[in-house]
Amino acid sequence: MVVVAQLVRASDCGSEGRRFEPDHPPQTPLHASSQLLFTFGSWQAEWGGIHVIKRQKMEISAKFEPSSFEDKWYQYWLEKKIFHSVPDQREAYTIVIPPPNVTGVLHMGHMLNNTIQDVLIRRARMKGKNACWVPGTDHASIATEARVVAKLASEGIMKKDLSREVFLQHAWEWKEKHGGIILEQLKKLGASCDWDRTKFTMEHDMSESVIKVFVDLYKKGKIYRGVRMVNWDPSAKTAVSDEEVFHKEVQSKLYYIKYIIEGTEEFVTVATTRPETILGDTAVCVNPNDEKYLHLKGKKLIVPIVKRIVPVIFDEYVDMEFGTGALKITPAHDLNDYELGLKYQLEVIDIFNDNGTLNEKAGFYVGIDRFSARDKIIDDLKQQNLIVKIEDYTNKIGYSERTNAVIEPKLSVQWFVKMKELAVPALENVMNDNIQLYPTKFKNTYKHWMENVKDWCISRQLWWGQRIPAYYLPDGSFVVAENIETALLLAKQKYPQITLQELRQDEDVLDTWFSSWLWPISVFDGIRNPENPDIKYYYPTNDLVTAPEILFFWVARMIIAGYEYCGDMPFKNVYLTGIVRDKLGRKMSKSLGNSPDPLDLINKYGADGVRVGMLLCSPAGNDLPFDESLTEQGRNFGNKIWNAFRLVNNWPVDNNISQPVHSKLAVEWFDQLLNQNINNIENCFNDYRLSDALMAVYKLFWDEFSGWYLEIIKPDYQKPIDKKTLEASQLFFEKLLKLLHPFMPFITEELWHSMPGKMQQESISLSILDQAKIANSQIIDDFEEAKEVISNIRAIRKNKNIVQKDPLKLHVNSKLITYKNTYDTIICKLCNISEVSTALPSSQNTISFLVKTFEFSIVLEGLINNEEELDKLNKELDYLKGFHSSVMNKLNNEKFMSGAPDKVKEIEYNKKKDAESKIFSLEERIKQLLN
RNA sequence: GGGAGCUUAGCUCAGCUGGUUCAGAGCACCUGCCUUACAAGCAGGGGGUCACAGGUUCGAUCCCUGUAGCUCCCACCA
Repeated sequence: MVVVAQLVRASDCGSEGRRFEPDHPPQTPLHASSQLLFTFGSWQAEWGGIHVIKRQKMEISAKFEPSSFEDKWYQYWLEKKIFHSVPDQREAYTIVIPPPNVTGVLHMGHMLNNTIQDVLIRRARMKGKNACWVPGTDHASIATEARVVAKLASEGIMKKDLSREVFLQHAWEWKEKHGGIILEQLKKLGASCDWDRTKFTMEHDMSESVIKVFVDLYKKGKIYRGVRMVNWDPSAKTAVSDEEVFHKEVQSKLYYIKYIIEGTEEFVTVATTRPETILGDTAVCVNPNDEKYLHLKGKKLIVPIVKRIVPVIFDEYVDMEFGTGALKITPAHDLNDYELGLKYQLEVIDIFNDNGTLNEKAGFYVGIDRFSARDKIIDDLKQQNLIVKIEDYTNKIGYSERTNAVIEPKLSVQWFVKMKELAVPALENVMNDNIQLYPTKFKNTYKHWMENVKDWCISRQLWWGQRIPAYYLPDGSFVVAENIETALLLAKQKYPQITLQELRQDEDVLDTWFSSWLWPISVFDGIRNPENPDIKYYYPTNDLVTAPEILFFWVARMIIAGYEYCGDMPFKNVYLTGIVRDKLGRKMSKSLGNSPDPLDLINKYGADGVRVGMLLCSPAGNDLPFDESLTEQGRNFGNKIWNAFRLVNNWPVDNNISQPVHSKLAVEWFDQLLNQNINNIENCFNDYRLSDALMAVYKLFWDEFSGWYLEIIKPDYQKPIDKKTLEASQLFFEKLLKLLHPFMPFITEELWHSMPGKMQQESISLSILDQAKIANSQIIDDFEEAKEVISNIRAIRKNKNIVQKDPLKLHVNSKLITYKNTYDTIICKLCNISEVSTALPSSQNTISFLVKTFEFSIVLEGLINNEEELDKLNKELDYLKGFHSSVMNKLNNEKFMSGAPDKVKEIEYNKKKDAESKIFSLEERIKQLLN
């Protein structure tokens, strides 16, 4: 029914007064009439020329200050061993942490990652599962070694002057001192890891597992040693994997250089960006279809500077359009050249030392750095008049992720894992969803990579890491064994007289990923001891939460290792988070200085606030545009919960008063709503939509519970509440706290302990989440009555608002459904009005009633004769008629009738019926108005 | 160069297998407000040609094609 408000009379009495505090002066000017209001209280003040008097405030607990209780509860959890897990009869729920670098400090990416893991693990714990979250750190060989080298250098100690043993001592010292900071920081966030299980990838048992796997793979023929083109980091003097190289676009030059044709004065011009590699040239290649070079068939060219005579080879690999169409071939220093070299059996001349300077094989510029050598060779070529031209050119150059040095493609002897066969089950089980990726879009990327997987270079020319268990014999051959004693036995098969001293272990260590790919297994000691109870109980783990950027070099490899060593997946679900970015969309990084310090944020907004802030904007796989205002929102939510708690637990109870009818209604209504939401939240978790789950709890608590439920049941000031309503409210609160706990562990624990009566569990972490009373499918919307009351309150508020703003405005547009005076009292309270009266005379077919506010009264009537009303009705009628005809179009359309499913047709029939009855009643009302 | 994905309100994003209860949420914004839990708050409100152009269909935010812009992954042409 349409309601029109009419200003009846103004009144300036009735208000009980406005409350002021010294630190909260009113932010808006007072109405003139307000002067009358401040007549009692305990203090007085002048504000805005108006005499203001404060009244006594109800005694309440302290302000919401997260810092006052967070540490306390974390300690409590640790003391009670709440996070500790041992195998038992319950279903296991396991997460292994993506081990952060031991050198690392907490950044926003970790915050996001670990918040998600903690939410999942805490929820599982509260669902009665035996939840185990295994923490730990990764030895990060390149990064850590670089740190230690730098630290020693600052003390004037050079790595090259140290023995391996002494260097490792320094490294361990460094690790003991600086490692593990990040784990301490995670505690501030509330991470509920089982700290008793903390692992480090270089611990004794972990290393043993790594070595065992290496030996095993070697025996299976999956590991081989070979000369390969690798990404060489001349600064760290080690090979790095493809994944550790990043490409950057740089301004460089393209040099056009003359190669004289042997025995003639003629020359071929070759374009190159790397003239220093000329010294390693062993051929020049042109496209066989390139007519301008047909005359080169059978000819030889003279490489400038070194004057080496090299053949011209013809291969379609060469792009005729690029440069001059002639390509110099340096098999030792370019991957493609290397492959051409293999194809045409060219000589391979490696002209670089490990540190990027030129070696004797270059013949010239020996000992000079590659970039200086480039300048020198250009000078020399100019002098010899061998440069045709030099062009500006933009190309991409690979840099080492760790040291930022320009990567040198270099031939070297390295250890490799054959990946092709190992990858088969890992691909299959992701494609058939045995292992689920969230979001699923990463399946494509995963598939593409696994189908084109290349052999994995696992050796690193470093000291910090697991040393490759290959032992060389004096004749250059080697044996692979788990320790030197076994190696000796193997060696004796070939040379019975050989001694331990004659064996020399490989100097290299293994790629860090070669230990982390075993992480979900080795943390439970499943490699060394596949039968131990932990691995049997906790493996496969449930969820892995990590960043998409390490999908290949970590996630995929863990899956491979899982099938190879446990015959089963390492985890069932992989939740891939986004990258945390700043407001401008830039990746958060230390160098940009755009990353807030997570600990500062925690201090400012509380861990719960930060957690909520991170989760509010982090749908799976999407980047997370982080802004501090989000944590503020999280903090505000905590404040809301805090205050709602104060309200619910500060009422005096009176066992003798009966439950008001509106409270009864509210309790029934909220109970259903809570159940609906429990179901909804469960669904969100099942789909890994954590943001949605949080948002559902957020709205449930803030809007429905605080905004409606509490306002309805709230007794008048200093009046007692009835027992029934109070108990229902406290139970609701308890259930809400449990729903909130995985997201906001600290505040919920704090309030849990302040709940009246005895909680069944000493910590909310150990309480069991409530199941919804009704299944999803059975939810019926049967709180019509409550909805009506709410809708009526809204309508009155709206009218009041409009009339307050503009007392002359008589027509407002809102609807009252039906009106029952059963709920008068609550309507008055929530609308802040003094009286609702239906005693006014009403015209036919209308409901009229008087709403008295403090300052004036308005009449809400069902219908008022006036043009505007008529106009509105006509508009509504037009819409309905249009709607009706569109429905009729469908129903009269043969194709629709034959093609559309019955369900849809039924909907359309109902729409038709509904629209027709609405049209009928509208037309009736318009008729009445016109009469 | 190859592949994947995205484009919906000022911002961040939901919209399941096409069907007016589908054009939504949170934040931000605007207006009014110290109202006895909470101004870290309350009440009310205004915002969108669902990137653009075609097509399929009875019907398109949803399916197809093309265009533009953005993001990511892979390869790396000297």
